Amino acid sequence: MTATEKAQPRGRPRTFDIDEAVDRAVKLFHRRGYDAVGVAELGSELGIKPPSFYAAFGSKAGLFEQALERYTASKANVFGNALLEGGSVAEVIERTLLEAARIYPEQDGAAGCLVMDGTRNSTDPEARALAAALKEAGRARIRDFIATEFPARADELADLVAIALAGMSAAARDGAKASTLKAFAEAASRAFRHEAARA
Amino acid sequence: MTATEKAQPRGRPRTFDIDEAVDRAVKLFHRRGYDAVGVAELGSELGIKPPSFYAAFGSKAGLFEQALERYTASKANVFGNALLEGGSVAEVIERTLLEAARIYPEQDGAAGCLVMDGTRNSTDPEARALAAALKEAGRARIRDFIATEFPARADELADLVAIALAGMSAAARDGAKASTLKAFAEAASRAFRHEAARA
DNA sequence: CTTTTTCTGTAGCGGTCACTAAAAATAGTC
DNA sequence: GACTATTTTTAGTGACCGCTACAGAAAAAG
Repeated sequence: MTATEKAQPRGRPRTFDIDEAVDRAVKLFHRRGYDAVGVAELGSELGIKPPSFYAAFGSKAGLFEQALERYTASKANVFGNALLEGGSVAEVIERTLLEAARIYPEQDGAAGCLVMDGTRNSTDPEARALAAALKEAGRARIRDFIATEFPARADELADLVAIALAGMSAAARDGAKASTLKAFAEAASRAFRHEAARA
Repeated sequence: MTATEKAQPRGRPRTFDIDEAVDRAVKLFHRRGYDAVGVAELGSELGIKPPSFYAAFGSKAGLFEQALERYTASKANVFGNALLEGGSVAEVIERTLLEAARIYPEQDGAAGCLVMDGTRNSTDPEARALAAALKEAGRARIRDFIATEFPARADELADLVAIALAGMSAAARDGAKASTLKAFAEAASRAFRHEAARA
């Protein structure tokens, strides 16, 4: 299963590591947004020339899709990680919001959530659709989880969390400090408990 | 003062109306974002050719600047309008959030706030700077107003409102319905009152 | 009238964009 | 060694970007 050496295929071997290239692409897209980072820059930063780029990823959007997958499978998936630690719905949501407050502030030049804000206003419909699909999938997961305790108000409570996260991501991109996001996350968490207890 | 006919100047008269052109530009930028709408499209939509465009506005960013001014002076300035009706801080903030929930959903193809989301991830630093300046100015106005009742916690409470508005704008751009935003605005308003009463 | 001023249309500038055709290079296989 | 398969390099492509030079057109001023 860990046979990374898989009996080298026929032709000339690839001189770069696809996984590492995707990792670097995640950073670039996160730092600067989908539109701002061009294929030329990706190539030079990843150390590959355009034809190799297109042979490996198909298109710029194709690389972006892989980058999004890598990103959502990482520690940046705040809800997924919060869910792993278990607990009540309110506890998991609180951890989700606090984790976002911890991760979203600028690190290495990248701020906010790549999925939520990496393609906002992008001129590329394909890139926007990819991000939108992941955004909706994340919201659906949160809603289904909330429904385990609050089935009647799952949608409304999920929207509360999703919109709060979107606001935090936008604020982080605009330079909000970790302390600012933490204070908001705590207030949002209190609001969630309060709203969940209503009706 | 209403002398719209101001003793026609010397040269060939302009064949288009600058005010109307700015209005159309507001709609275009709001609908599609700064980067996605090019000078060629602006020209054809506004009925003017490139040289007239540059004589009138200086640059694409110049037109965007005027469009932002027009936008912030309109009913889209949710806090400014809420402030006009007076009342306590909590009342004005509630009206601000509810007004945002009313106007952010898609209308005529445009959703969210032009200032908050019209240039997110734009490749043009000038356009981003213009929007960022207005964003910060708006947050400062809200903070100063909140300080009239809650001087010690004005920053924290202003961040609560600003991040909530940013989230609502992002959600609206992603297709959130008016009812969704209204429910969030009401919850955020309750959270504001609750947080303001703390400590 | 001629002159001056300002705007308009035609045409196109240099630059960047995502992307690709063609051939050389490097491996396994026969 | 000859052949096949794959990736590499070189050198671009056409399309679009924001923007402008230039000359003609339309007004007031002399």
